[in-house]
Amino acid sequence: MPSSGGAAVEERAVQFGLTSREDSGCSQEAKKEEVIESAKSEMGDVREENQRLKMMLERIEKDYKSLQLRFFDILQHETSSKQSTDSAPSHDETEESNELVSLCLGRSPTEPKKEDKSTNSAKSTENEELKANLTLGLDSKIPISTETVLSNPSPAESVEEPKEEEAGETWPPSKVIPKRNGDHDEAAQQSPPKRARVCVRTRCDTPTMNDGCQWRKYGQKISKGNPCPRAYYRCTVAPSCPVRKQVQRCAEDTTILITTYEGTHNHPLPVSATAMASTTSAAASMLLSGSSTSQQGLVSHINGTSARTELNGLSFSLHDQYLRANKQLYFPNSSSPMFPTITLDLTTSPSTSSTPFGRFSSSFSSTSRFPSTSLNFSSTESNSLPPIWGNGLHNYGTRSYNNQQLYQSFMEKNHQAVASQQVLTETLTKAITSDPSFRTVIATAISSMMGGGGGASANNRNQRVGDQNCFGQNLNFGETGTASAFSINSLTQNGKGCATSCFNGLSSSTSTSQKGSPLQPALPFSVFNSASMPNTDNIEEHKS
DNA sequence: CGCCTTTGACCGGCGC
DNA sequence: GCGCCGGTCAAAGGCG
Repeated sequence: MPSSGGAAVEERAVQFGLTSREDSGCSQEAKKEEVIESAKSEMGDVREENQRLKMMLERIEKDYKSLQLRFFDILQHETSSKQSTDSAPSHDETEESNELVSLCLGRSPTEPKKEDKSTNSAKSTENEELKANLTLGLDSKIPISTETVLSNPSPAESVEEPKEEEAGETWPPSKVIPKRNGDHDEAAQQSPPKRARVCVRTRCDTPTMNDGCQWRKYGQKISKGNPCPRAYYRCTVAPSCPVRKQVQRCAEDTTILITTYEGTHNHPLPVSATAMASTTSAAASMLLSGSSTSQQGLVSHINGTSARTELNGLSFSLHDQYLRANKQLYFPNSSSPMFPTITLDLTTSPSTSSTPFGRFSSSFSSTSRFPSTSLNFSSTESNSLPPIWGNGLHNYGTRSYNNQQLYQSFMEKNHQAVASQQVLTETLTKAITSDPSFRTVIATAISSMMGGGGGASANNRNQRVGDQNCFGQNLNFGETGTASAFSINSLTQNGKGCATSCFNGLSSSTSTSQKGSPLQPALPFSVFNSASMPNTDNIEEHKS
């Protein structure tokens, strides 16, 4: 691509020179030659830049591959070792039901200052690879450690059936039973039942969030503590799909839509749905996998008082106070029949983001029979970040360059294409080729990322022990001194629903041959400028 | 006609 | 045992 572009420029320059020669005198010829010279030198510069970028991409790619290999090695290792540990999943906690953990996306947590001692270093490398199939798998019955990893290259979604997946089997799951019987079976198989829910908060004016799936409403209820009715939907993409979602407006801010997903899709998802599915899946995986495991793009680093998780390339920090409160983290009490819930806060307004938990408290407090986890994707006021990507697209910022490039590389690898994403691609291409500062930023970001390997940063209150970089699902951007947090910047309205474009927006690729692989970056990122304080206060509120 | 939404009834879990 | 509550069912009706 770079060479062809350069050639085109050269051609034009030559052409220009020739025509001018015909029309003008000798005095002008000199000028034109100058122009040609300058154009040529410019082209040379551009070529150099292109070469540099190419090399960087190659390096990244290499890195990616090596991590991938490493990941699978670890996977294999864990698979063999897991069987021995499976027997003791229920050891834990006795009082977790009230636990709340705030996972702040890429943001330095307020409290966690203690060092990771470690158990996680090994784990940190587990999931370097998420590329494979992600599903909306919230239905994991995984006891503690699960590697739902996607070794399955097929476009179909994998199901969170760790054992099956370990066996190399993906899906359809052996037991996808939409009805309660299915649940009971699952419960019977493994006591206690452990079924994660992923709650997504978005700003959306439309009745439901357009997440790419087809849903059929099967009920509506007024729930206690919220005057807004809660609607119940089931996935109709496949008749037997057990996935349910609940949609309810936030009582305190009706512009906020709270969508709770539950279950695992047992069918391939439309491309437009994979982003959300992968995100929620990974979130659920994190929730279910426990402190010591990772799956589907998720890497958790946990120590005594802090934890950090990379989810789909996003960093989540578990607030120190919660961990301190219960050393058991947020994972559901094994003796609890309740469903663990993880919350993805995709709202953007300061008012919302600053109190994500507060907003939830009313709706959850009355029903919080199971532990909740919150992933805060929102930007805070203090994070007054420039609207980096407007709609998640066209603006640039230091970190977003980084993300974009990495994602592009990732996406190229996976040959995914969404038409809307091409706009971003073009924009990026232009920016790369035309804006020197942009190039510099990219180069710097990439090199720092590669060089640092995501090493723990000093400003990170919540240090991570082991990091890995992985494109796509598990991108981990090492934080630097000017660490930025990533957040969902905005959700675009899209037809009858919102959010789809948000989730897909980032999935750009320089390649145009993407063909609906289920692997899509789960979330668009925008950038925080500053290291803002996480909302520990809010956590406390919610905790009650 | 098929699919969807609406809505009251029903069921099971939980707390008192 | 009773009532509350969340979740689901299923009949009825609407819509294209």
